[in-house]
Amino acid sequence: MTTAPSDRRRERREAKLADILGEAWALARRDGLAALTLRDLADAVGLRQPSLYVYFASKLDLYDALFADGYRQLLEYVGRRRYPTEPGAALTAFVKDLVQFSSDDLVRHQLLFQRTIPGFEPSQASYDLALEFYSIGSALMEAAGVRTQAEMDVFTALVSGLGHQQVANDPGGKRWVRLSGRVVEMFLADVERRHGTDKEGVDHDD
Amino acid sequence: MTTAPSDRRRERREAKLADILGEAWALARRDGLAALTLRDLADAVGLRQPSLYVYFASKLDLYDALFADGYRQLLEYVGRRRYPTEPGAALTAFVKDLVQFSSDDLVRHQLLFQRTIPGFEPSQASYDLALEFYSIGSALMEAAGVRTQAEMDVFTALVSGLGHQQVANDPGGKRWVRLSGRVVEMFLADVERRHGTDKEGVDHDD
DNA sequence: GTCTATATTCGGATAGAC
DNA sequence: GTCTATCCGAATATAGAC
Repeated sequence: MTTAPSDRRRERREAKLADILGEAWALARRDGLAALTLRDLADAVGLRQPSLYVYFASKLDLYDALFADGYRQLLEYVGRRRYPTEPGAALTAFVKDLVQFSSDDLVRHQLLFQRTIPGFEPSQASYDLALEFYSIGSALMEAAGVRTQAEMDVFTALVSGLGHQQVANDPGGKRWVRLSGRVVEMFLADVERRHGTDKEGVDHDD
Repeated sequence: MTTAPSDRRRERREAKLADILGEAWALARRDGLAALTLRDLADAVGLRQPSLYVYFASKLDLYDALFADGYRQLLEYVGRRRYPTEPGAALTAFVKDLVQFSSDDLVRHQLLFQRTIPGFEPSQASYDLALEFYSIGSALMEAAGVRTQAEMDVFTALVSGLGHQQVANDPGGKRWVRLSGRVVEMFLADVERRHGTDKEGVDHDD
């Protein structure tokens, strides 16, 4: 197998693939994530519907590619950012970015953070991208003094809550984006207070 | 129109309707909310598929009935509870109930709190039930000293975040239910602190 | 109110030529 | 890699008898 023509082919193929994914996002935004159809998608990219099977083995496989694409966007989004060295400020900026990222695209938020498509489960390769992202968040949390699992659970709840409210009640806006700093402040003050009084993890059931 | 037989008919009809909704929830839990079909539903309640149109004008109408049913369940769930007179304790118990309610039924959580079904929009009558519920939450917040819109927005983010993480990462469990008290504590301490220093609502963009 | 029968449309997927 | 042709099944919805 020669490499030169194979490279060129691969290039074209990947360009086409990116095109398809871009149109798929656009259609999902227009009609809803679950209402996306391969026929509409083929029309949008100038192909016949069966030709899409050259790129995806099934419709769920397309969702998987979108899932991976979304996390790549997210990784690029935060990877490009230079966060402050002060850990608290870095965490605040990070949260603000995440909430903004959700606000920017409702269906992307749905696919990445909610379980909305029946039967869809990300592949291992796609899920690895999600894990890569969460490890960034963990590092920032640790740097800011977050130690226990309970603290991390509280933090993830805060972030997902801000993102959810933003997307659900002010899509495209900044109403909850703007509250991010305040919420992180509140969270870190609480962590600080609990470490100080050395009373942690004593949450009781009822 | 005589009333006696009409009442009996209505009784039977409403019993059947409740039966249908119950089976619809069960199927949604099994296959996913969006994967619910009228055929399966008819089978489950011992009817032929077209007969469902006696009870619902369309499939979206069925979703609307489920939406209303879900909020009625929620109203009954919190309405039966006697919350403590101490406002902070009441708010904590309320949040715990909400997160538990989400944990108890993933698809109900999806239908009530997420926009997952393409084309579905609750009717005014159904949405009124949602508003009725939110007014209960508002009253509890006010009693606990929550004053500004920003504070209310933070609170709703906290609650929805706890519910979302619970449903997404520990459905049926209590991992985030247990953190509810801690989070409400953290929130009220923050409100208190801000009222004390009289520095509120100065969140800045960037 | 429930049924049978059926219309209609749609959508994912496959076969096989070019 | 793209096409034509087609299959197959599924799903909502309607018509009209009982």
